[in-house]
This record gives sequence, structure tokens and C-alpha cells, in this order.
Amino acid sequence: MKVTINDVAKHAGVSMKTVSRVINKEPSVRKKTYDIVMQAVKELNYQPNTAARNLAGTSSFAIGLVYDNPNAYYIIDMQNGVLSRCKEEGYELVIHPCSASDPDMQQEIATMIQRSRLAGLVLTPPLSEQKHIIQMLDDLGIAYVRLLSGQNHALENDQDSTTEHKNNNCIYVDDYAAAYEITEHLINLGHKTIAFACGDAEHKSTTERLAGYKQALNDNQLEFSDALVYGGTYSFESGVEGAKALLKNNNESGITAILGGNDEIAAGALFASRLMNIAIPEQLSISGFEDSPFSRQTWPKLTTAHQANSVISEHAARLLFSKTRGSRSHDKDIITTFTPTVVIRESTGPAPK
Amino acid sequence: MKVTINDVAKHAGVSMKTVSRVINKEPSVRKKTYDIVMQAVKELNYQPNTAARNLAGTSSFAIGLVYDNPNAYYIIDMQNGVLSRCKEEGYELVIHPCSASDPDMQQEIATMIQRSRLAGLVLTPPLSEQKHIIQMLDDLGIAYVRLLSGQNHALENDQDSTTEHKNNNCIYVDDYAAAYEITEHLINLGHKTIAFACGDAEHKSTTERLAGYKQALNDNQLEFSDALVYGGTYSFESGVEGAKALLKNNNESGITAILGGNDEIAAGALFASRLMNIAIPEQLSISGFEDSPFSRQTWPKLTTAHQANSVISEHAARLLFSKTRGSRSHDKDIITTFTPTVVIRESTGPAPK
DNA sequence: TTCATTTTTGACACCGGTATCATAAAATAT
DNA sequence: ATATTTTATGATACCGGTGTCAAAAATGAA
Repeated sequence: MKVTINDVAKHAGVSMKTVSRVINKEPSVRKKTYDIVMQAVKELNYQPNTAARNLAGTSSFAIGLVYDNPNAYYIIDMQNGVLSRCKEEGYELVIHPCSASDPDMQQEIATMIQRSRLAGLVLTPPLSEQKHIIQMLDDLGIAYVRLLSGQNHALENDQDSTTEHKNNNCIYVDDYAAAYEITEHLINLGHKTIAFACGDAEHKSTTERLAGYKQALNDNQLEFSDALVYGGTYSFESGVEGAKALLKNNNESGITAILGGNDEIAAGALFASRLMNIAIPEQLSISGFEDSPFSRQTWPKLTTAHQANSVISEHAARLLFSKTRGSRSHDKDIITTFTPTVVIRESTGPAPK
Repeated sequence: MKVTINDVAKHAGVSMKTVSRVINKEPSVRKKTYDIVMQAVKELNYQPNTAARNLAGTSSFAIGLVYDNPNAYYIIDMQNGVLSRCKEEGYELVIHPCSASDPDMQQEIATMIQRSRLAGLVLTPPLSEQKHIIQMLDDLGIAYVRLLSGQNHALENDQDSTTEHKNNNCIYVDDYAAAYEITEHLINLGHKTIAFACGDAEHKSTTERLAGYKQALNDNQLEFSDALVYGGTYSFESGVEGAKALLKNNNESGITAILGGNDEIAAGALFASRLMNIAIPEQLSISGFEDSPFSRQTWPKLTTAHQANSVISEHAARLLFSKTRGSRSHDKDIITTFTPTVVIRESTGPAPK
């Protein structure tokens, strides 16, 4: 029934160690031997036992994906991207949803690493931004890659210990640039009073997006005011509340466009507009961020910033693998900064007179 | 750094085997010994190495979740439910998205099972409905649980080999009853011409929901006609097309309500209604199915049938565990049939005159 | 108290690979 | 052709647990 490395070795007439070398693509195997072994592997349909490899090897053949994010689309994309890379490399993926606010979380992650002897970890925001997590991983000496919002500066400007890492283990999503672009799109449509309904303040993406938005206003001689910003969370409900707050008193601020912190917020704003009988995009333009599937399922469809999450996470996995095993994948192929691109749909239009 | 079972044994002054017994909750350990060992486990913060356990043991400490479903919300719920049970039992979860149409899929699943020495598998629709997959799993002699649409009949009525299983490894979602209920809700609102925009014909849920809908019509002396059914897929786009098709020629069929095969279809129908300038629910009632988060994010919010996916999948995992290891959890606690409940929101209303 | 029986515990061989280091074979230098 | 270096392969000790079976301890019966 189950075929082991010994069966293959016998079948190929070599030692098990040679088979091991072949399946691990170690260099010092003669072409001829390699072929013979591979032939045997195929004939017997041999599948190396993950548990055994993990147990015997220095590092294991499993990595972890840790997330605390309610956005199902985001998570699925992340998983799929990492999984596709794992498949390529013959690794397993251990997924670990958790709650950043949970005090036991740190211990929980440590436990997971220890139990599964993980070779590395991919961290998504907002966990990837938490100093104490990073610190712990450094202390544990485990490889990890962080998905972050921002740009790849040579050094982070804070002076704490994480700086020493030369942040060569980060994948950046340039939310700043994307927010700038999408704001510019609105400005080009003639909008002069553009509001921003933010996501969670603790998330770096929020500050990045906000900064990009502000800079775009500034570069185009548009005035910024605190009345134009609503601080909420990355949720539909927050979008509803945000739009209501921003447009209060019969839109006293004269807002003609709202930039949603993500698609859910934008969808919420859309919903609120309906409640307030505001026509989109005739009276008000609304844009999202992320291009999740449901940005195509609202009415009208959302203008948004497209973020290729599965591609991003695939590169995160690549980067992680390049740091663990005999980095087969060339580091050169790894993109470490992604900039979402504006996708124009029906929720934005020319500013009303 | 890493604590092994031997460290614990030494610390507790017992043999490693005894420690093994304790962490596996085997019965034949004296209370006093148990306490001493547990104390040592705590003091050293011992975490059993998963790989070693998997390798040494008869069955491994990992189960798999296989799915082919584009619905992110559904998948995340499924994962979380199974995951929570796994955590409870100290198991790992190997997730495996795949494509039912992929000819290699069968081999792929077999490979996964072999490589990870999975103790069992949870199958979601539509994979759980595919005979050849079930057949393969039976041949492999691996434990599995199927999530199915339908009711728990003592025996399935088809005569093939899967019947022999006495289907005591299935969790049912009674889509028939739910569709009946939701149709009845519409009937009670005075609707007489109710259409059904179906999901994928290959999915059992589609036939179940359709049957429930038809039965409700029948029981209420309402006429059914093929013109009232649109056969599509479980997607937003299909919902758009479905609504357009059903309401064609200025709604010649006189439809006053559309039952969507799932929330996405309903959202699509909602979208199409906007295109056709049809007021919801004044001119047309639309209902969804599943109660996914975005049924609350459409305008108006969708009436739908709530399905507790994470609870369902948790019970699927329970059932699986009850078949593998020393079934700690009592089978009695396991619910094997779930019936979604109607959630009334704003997308359905009284039939127009 | 002694012996038989049952319950707890431990010694040790595995599970299926990888790592190390020695050895054999091939390539190169003399 | 032989000595020397390099490269390819193999023998064997682990990795950290579990399963088996036998020994030790506790319990009950005589």
C-alpha cells in the first residue's frame, strides 16, 4: 500500500540516501542516477512522508500563515497565493486565524511554531505590524515575512530592535501611492471637496492611505480639513456611519466625493447614500479600495484600487522560501513592492456643478 | 530551547511512555502519576511534536478539508468551524482547495492523503457528491465526512457501493425544508407567481432547493411552470442574467417574486432590477439563500435562509473525530442535520396588486 | 500471609525520512 | 600508469514520538 523511500531505493538499486538526495534536488547526484531514481519514484508513485521529513530534517516542510482579518476575500486570496507556492516547493501550509486583541495570541503562535516545527511564517496586517510579535519571532529565531503597508525604505525610521533586520523580510503594498492615484482620479473629475472614510486607525494601511490622499489634495491646491475625514473601521457598518457623519446637516461641508478606506466602507457609504436619497455618481462619487469581488456586486459598481492579493501573498511565500531552504527560487524574481492600480467603474463620475 | 518528551519524563521521574500516555489521555494512568506529569508538562511548557506523533502513531494528527467553491465566506466559515474542533482535539488542519473539473484532482487528493498521512477528510459540496471521489476514499480506507444537501434518510436510494456506508458519515443541510419555508414566506406575502433562479445544476443543493420550492407551490395550490425557473450557476453574474431572463418582455410571466439559489444570485437579481428600473420590494420581492455577510450589504438587505456554516463544519469535524481516534466526544452531541432558518429583511414585501 | 489477577509502568523496537561522515568511483595531475 | 584530488554514493546514527509486550506494583481471593 504505502511506498517508502526504501522501496524506491530497492527498486532503483541505490541506497535510500541517494533517493533522498534526488527528491531534495541536491546537486551532487549524477544525471544517470537521478534518472533511474526518478523513474522508480514514478513507477511506484512514491510520495515522501511529510511527517518523517519534518521530524528528521533540520527545518521542517511546513510554513504558517497567520492572520487576524475579518475580510474573507482577502484571506482566501492570501491562502491561495501562499498555497500555490507551497505546492510548488512541496511544503505544507498551516493556517492560523487569530485575534490580535487576544492576550494569549503570542503564546498561541509560539505554540504553533513549536508543535509544527514551522520553517517560517507569513504575517498579514495588522499582525505584521505588531512589534511584540516581531520581537518574539526574532527571539525564537524563526524566519518570517511581513506583509506591510508602505514603501520599502532602506531602513525603517523607528529605532527599535526590528530595525536591525534591514527589513529584507517585508513585502510592501504601496497604499500611499494608490490612495494618491485614486484621489487624483477624483480631482481630475473636477471634485474639489473630497472626503475620506478611514479604516481602523491602528492599521498602517489607514495612515498610508490617508497620507496619500492628503498629499494628492495638497499637490493640487485643494484644502484639507479634519471635517473631511471620518475615522472608523474597515467594515460595511462603518462605511454607513461614516457617510452619514460626513454628509451630515444636508452635506454642510459640500462634499462631492468620498474615498472609502476599503471596498466594504465604500459599499456602506453607497448604502447610506441610498438611505439619504443621494444619487451615485451624479450627486456624489464614491470609491473603494482593494477590488474585492463585491466591488463588482454593488450598485453602481465601485471604482476602486485593484490589489492582487494572491500574487502578493505568493511573493511573500517566495521570499520566505528564499530565506529558509536552499533558496531554489531566485531572489531576483521576487517583487517586494506592489502598487494597487486604479480601476474605474460606475461609482465615480464628474463632480456636480 | 525545545522540550521533548524525554525532558518531561526526566523532570517528572517517569518513563517517556508514561508521559505519552498522559498527553494522549490514555485511561490506565494513576491519578497521582497523571498529576505529576501534567505538572512537569506545564513547568517545562512542553509541546508534543506533531511530526513525531504523526510518524510514530498508527493514524496521524491531521485531517484535511477539501473544497471546490468560489464562495469565500463559505470557505472561511467552513475552515473556522473545522479549525476550532481541531484545536480542541490537538489536530492540524490541511486545507486543500481544488477544482472539481480538474482531471488530476482525484490523484491530487490521494497524494495529499498519502503525504500527510491524514487521519480523515471533510468534504464539502460539490466534491462531497462525487461518486468517484467517495469510491476512491473507500478504496483507500480513509475516514471521511461528507457535507451534503438533503435529509438523512436511513439509506440512500441509489444502489451503488457508497450505499453500503449506511451514510453514517454525512452531515445534512436540509435545503429542501429551507426552500420550502422561504417560498412559503413569499406565498404568505401574497405572491402567486414566484420564480426560482437556480445555481449549478450539478449541485445537489440546487435540486433540493428546487424541490422544496416546488412542493411549497404545490401545497398552496399555486401553479408551477418551467418559465418560472432559470437554470444558472451560483454566481452574481448568473443572478443578473437570471433576473433578466425571467422578467423578459416586460415581465410577461407576471412574476412578483424571485427566489435566488443563493445570496449572490439574489444580489445579481437585485442588480438587474436596478438596471430594469424595478423597485424592490415594491414591485418585486427577491430572496437569497445562505445569509452570507453581503446579504446585509445589498440594498435593500436580503431576506434569506440563514445557514450556520461554521457550526455545521464544526459538527462535521466532530463526526470525523468520532470515527478516528478514541472518540472522546460523545456521538450524541453531534448534530447531523441542519435546517437553515428564514431571515426576513427588506428585499421581500407584500405582492403588488 | 500467599498466590492469582488486574492495573500501571517501562524497555525497546519501530515510524520514514535526513545528517554526518566514511568509502568508492571518477576525474585530474604527475 | 600511478598518485592525488574531486565527486558520487552508502552505512548508520539520529529526529521525537507511539506500539508492543513484558515486568512491577497494586489489588483481591484463598
